[in-house]
Amino acid sequence: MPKQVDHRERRETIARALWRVVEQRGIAHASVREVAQEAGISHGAVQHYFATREEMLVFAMDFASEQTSRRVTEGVRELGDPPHPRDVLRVMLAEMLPLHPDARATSRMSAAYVLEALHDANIHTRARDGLAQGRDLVERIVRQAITDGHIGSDRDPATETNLLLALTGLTPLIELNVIEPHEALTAVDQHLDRLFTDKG
Amino acid sequence: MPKQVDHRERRETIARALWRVVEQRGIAHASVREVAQEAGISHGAVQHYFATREEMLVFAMDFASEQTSRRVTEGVRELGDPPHPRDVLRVMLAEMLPLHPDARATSRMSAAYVLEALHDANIHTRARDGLAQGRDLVERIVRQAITDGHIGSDRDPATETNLLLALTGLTPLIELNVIEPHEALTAVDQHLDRLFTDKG
DNA sequence: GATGTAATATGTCAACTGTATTGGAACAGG
DNA sequence: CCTGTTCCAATACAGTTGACATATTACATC
Repeated sequence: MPKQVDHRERRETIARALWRVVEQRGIAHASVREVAQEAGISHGAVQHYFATREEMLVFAMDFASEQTSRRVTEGVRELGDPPHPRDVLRVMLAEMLPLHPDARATSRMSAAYVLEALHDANIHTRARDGLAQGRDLVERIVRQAITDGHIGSDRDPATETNLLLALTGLTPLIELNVIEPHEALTAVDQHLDRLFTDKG
Repeated sequence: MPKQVDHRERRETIARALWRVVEQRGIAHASVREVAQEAGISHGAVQHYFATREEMLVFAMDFASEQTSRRVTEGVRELGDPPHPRDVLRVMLAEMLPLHPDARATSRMSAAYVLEALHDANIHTRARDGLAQGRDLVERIVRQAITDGHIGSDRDPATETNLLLALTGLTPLIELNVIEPHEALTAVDQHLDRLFTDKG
């Protein structure tokens, strides 16, 4: 066996460089060459880890989703056991909104992902599956919270789930400096306060 | 005077061609040449009406905002006089969500607009001003509705405004076919029902 | 109908793109 | 040492891009 390199780690390094390019210059500038330069390697090296540009983009986007999930998991672990569903949802939304650097990077990748999905069948399927999976998770939490009496039984789980996910619509307001991050959190908390019957 | 053409109209024709390209192939394919082809003219003709590609994009994006405003105005005119603020807000949200072809086209342009704004100071200012202006309009409606007793006086106008605009976060769910359009409208109506104290 | 200008088409150019190819350096097992 | 494989740099290539320059066409005014 010749020189061995952690493939996964190398790909993640390149993906993070891609994130930075997307964040600072936009996805239009996320060319193989520019990502390579940002990562401090030759574009030939990038090609060694990603056969095509699309493969690189898909990996970077999936990686962004994974990292968001990871941050949510970590945030939830810091909650009580068992965590209150209101706090779990708050952590999820706080990590999906661009409220800190890591979340902003992944949020922008997600936005670019969705935009790409609208005219690329392959990415559409991936983005759809990922979003639907996240939606299912939220709906399960909502249903369980209704069962446990945290949320009124008169609430429709599907509609409440959609309204919760709609809160990511605060993103443009934050990114364009129309509202402050704390105003976004106030809105999220207000919505959650009205959704849950108990304020524990 | 030689052959005279309605400049504004020509620019709008090109802008609509740009919308179609963005909708079908993505903003990355919105080159001067491809837009010209979509519009059925030479790329030189496009340059005659727009000095640069950026000028073309900015015009098409501003035009999308104008058209959305126009659709809202028309929708509001069909309401009673004076229209109930709940119905006004419902029209605004329905036209901002990608629920019919025109709204979808302008919604996608808006999304591309915001993404561009994140790394282009000029576009950032324009997008921010437009969004802030729309936000102010919604907040005025909310404040008036509180004054008129349609919304409880315990509600905070700024937070309620942010929550209303957040409903545009349903867009990715609709565009990626995670939820059906009628589910989005159900969520919007549910939110409005809880915001307004009267159900007129 | 001559003329001038707006409208449009066509051509050119440098820059950049994704991908393919080639060559070689580093290194593990024989 | 030799060999095979991985890693990666350099280069080539065909295609597209935006910007610009040039050419042609259409038409209102004189």
